[in-house]
Amino acid sequence: MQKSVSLTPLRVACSGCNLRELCLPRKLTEADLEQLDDLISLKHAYQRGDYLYRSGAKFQSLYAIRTGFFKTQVLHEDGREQVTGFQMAGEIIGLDAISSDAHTCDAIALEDSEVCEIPFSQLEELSRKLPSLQRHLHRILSREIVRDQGIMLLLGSMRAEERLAAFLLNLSQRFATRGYSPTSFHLRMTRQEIGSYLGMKLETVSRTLSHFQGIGLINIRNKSVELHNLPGLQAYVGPPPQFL
Amino acid sequence: MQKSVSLTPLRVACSGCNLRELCLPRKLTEADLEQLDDLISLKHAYQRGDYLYRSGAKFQSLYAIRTGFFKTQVLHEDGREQVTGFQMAGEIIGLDAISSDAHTCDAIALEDSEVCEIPFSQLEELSRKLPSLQRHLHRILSREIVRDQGIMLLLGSMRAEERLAAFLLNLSQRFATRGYSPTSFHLRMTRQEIGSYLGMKLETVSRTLSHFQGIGLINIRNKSVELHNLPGLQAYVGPPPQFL
DNA sequence: CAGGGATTTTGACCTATATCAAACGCACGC
DNA sequence: GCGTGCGTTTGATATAGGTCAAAATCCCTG
Repeated sequence: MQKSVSLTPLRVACSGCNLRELCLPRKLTEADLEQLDDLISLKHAYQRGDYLYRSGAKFQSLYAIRTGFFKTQVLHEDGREQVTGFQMAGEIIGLDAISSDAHTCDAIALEDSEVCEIPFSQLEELSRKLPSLQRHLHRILSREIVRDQGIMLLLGSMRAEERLAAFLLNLSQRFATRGYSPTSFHLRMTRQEIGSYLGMKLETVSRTLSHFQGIGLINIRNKSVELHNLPGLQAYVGPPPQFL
Repeated sequence: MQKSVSLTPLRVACSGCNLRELCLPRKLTEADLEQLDDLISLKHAYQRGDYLYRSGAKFQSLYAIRTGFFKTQVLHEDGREQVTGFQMAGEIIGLDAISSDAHTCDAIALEDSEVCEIPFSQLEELSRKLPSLQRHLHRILSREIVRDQGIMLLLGSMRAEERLAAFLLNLSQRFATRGYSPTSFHLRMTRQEIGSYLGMKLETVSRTLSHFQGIGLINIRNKSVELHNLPGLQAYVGPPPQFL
């Protein structure tokens, strides 16, 4: 049972939260973890549709999602909105707000959810004392940049089918990481929200999903999806037609 | 000459570089600035077309652009590429690499350029000692996330004309910040690269620029642009047709 | 200063996706 | 259990932008 030696501190650090993101894999002593634990002691519950924060609100804390599902969206003055991400358990939300001390997007619960509040100035203070925590925070910030670049690639150079295949595979992989089935899950978001995220209209999302179902790649009924052919979906994300 | 009191340390901190990004506005003592100065002592020159780093290369340092112009691009396996940004003097490049200790994109000089190398582990170490530097680093990372979200909005929900208008206005504003003309400048990148960045084909970029010229918004001859009507361009970025 | 490759412009045509519209179905509240 | 309304599917049509092609222009090298 050597493994549990490294698992135990994870639980300690997050007061029972399952927060892979903030739980450092090593190099933290029990005392360190206790400090981190104190920091993340505030917990909040949100119902479907609740705002975790709104664009323009003063920035105080990051939030680690304990359970549930959120979307983040930026609003253009004219009413257009762009969903910038779907966040699930273990992910950190609010990173965009550090730059200007104010939130730059809305975060809305897509299902009943719980989050741990992480007061940012305290996190900064602690991360000055714990190099390993500091490094982790930097990685989280940088990972978000890499994720965004991936979405830029998706939006800038992929076709609707490719985007949707990439989206389904991304969800699949994230569910798998959390111990859920990678091939059978519920979509928490509407076609409209998927479309906003992927830069397409809800009708196109619906049509494309139907198409995937038609060729046996997936089975979709309302919000529940089954991925029948992961390699088949992968093929869409890969080379475009002219390279096949 | 009170002003020069705050200006002087800036110069010290960057050994003559004009690096707004890393130069902290306050709260650093002379001694602090000297340490920062030591850190950023390595300088390198690149010619047009040179790679600052390549995707996959081990991450060691961030780079502060002293003079010149770079592009960053991510490559899809199949050969598709997406330009993820155009960086100019005073901007920090390489932030994406922190997450995995390896660069995730290529950075290529679009003109002869100079950069200051900032060894990251030393920057982390120093930022543990200087809260003000730590905060600044976090802001830089977060600002990149905000920028990327803006591009997601652009790619996901704007039309070609709107994207290009937004792009020109963004360049305009960044040149202005650096003391150059906001209405007359040289594009360092090709139509192809602009297109990649904005999710459109080079022909569409060219056509749209011609269109802007046709209606008197801009004058463009090859790489030199003059913006004749900033509010006119702004109007494109704003509300879409149905809201006008 | 001339030649040649790269970049840009412009035109004609085509296609992926948007738009508009209608029917359907699931979920929630009464 | 039964409307009622939001979300979804599907169809018909329109269009922004892509594709292909050719000419024009620029810029670098010899």
